[in-house]
Amino acid sequence: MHDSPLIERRSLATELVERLRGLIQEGQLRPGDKIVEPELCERFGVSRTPLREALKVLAAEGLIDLSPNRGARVARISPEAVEELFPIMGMLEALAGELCIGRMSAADLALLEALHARMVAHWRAGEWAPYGRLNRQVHEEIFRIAGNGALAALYQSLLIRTHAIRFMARKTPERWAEAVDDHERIMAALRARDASALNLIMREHLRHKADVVHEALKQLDDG
Amino acid sequence: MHDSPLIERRSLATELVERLRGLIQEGQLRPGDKIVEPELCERFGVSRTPLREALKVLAAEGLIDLSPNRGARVARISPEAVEELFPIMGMLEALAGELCIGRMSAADLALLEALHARMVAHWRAGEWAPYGRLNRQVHEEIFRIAGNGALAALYQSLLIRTHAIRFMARKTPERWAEAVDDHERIMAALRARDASALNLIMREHLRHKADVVHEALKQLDDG
DNA sequence: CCTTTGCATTTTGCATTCATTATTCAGATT
DNA sequence: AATCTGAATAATGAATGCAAAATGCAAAGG
Repeated sequence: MHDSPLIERRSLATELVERLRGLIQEGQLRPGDKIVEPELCERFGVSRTPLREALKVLAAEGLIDLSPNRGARVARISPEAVEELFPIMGMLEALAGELCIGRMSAADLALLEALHARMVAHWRAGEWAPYGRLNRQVHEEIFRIAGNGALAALYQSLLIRTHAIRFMARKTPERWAEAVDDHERIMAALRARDASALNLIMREHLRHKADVVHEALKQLDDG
Repeated sequence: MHDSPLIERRSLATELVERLRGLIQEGQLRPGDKIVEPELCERFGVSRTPLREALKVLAAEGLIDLSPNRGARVARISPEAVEELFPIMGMLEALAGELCIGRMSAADLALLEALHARMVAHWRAGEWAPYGRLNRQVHEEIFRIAGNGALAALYQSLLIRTHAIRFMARKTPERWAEAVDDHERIMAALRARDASALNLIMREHLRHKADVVHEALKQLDDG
């Protein structure tokens, strides 16, 4: 028998969840924005039923806030939420790193090294966008190697919740250098397959990320 | 002004999410059971619209599986899922323990000691149900003291996903003693405010819990 | 006897409709 | 002028209706 790929069947609600997540992620819908159902219905050409199902799912994920009879808003992230979420993300990355060390092949490590080198090159060149892309790829690769799908999914969902903040403010050069240094140390721990060192660095790295977000939030309040 | 409590206003969908979660948790709806919309609608006296919204939310939480045009089933937990979820829960408990050590007052510790002592007493008496209740309370109390709401919510959601398994099989006496011993060591680390020791014990404790679930799953396959 | 095919029934996906609750804004009141 | 009132408007919550898909089952064929 020819192994044909399964025909993918998706509900409108599922499709809408992904589209809306995308809009929030790329900043088309910004934290605090009101979500008006008829508006989005027209935009996507669907009725309110599947849209409302999608909104309920996004609310469960924490991406939007629903208040009864008053509609939905894209969730704002508070400094308190940052303080809660980043340590969690730190633990998840630490676990991913640990699993990664236990499972990675020489080829995996080589790939990470390559991604890292390219990322550093973009940093030296001051190219923000490709740096960010490579940065994300490194983290994704670590989760892939870790081989724990639930872990990756959980991390991803927390990442999106905090990501909404990030496109708003740019890192300072010092913070950027700090992040690169964190990554150097992450790579060193991976090379040495030193799980406990990696654990510490990952959590410190996320602590730094939280600091950056705090600075960004403060900047928004002031400016 | 008299500070009247806010009038709680909830949508039917929200109510249904909680009711259904309850049904799954207490085993009224068991893993693998088919969920027929009209049936539940009649049971709860609501129309399909809010019920479907609730099902979408539960699916997002991983409590049920939805396949397009084929309806919903209560999610089964596979050995692979256990292998993925328990290390994550271990990390979350480890973080909670760490935060707990940093924040707990003498009164907090005393409360934990009291709960622990009662739990051990029930173990000695072989009283399973109250032991389980106290066990849960100890863990909840640690999360409460930790003071990270997002962490507690995340842990709770993973706990429910794995809880469906537990009412099915009973711990062996050896496993039960092992769990009690873990708790003794957890209390010792809390007393000493030794974060790194607590970290290790928490993760080991969850490793043991995963083993118990694996044994339960195997038992189901065999018997 | 087992498998396959076609039809009746059930169930799901989505649109539409109706009722209830917010929001807006013109006009009245202090 | 600022605030309050309330009707008009718009948005949300939930039920109903309808078309498409899946399921179950009986009869036909191997």
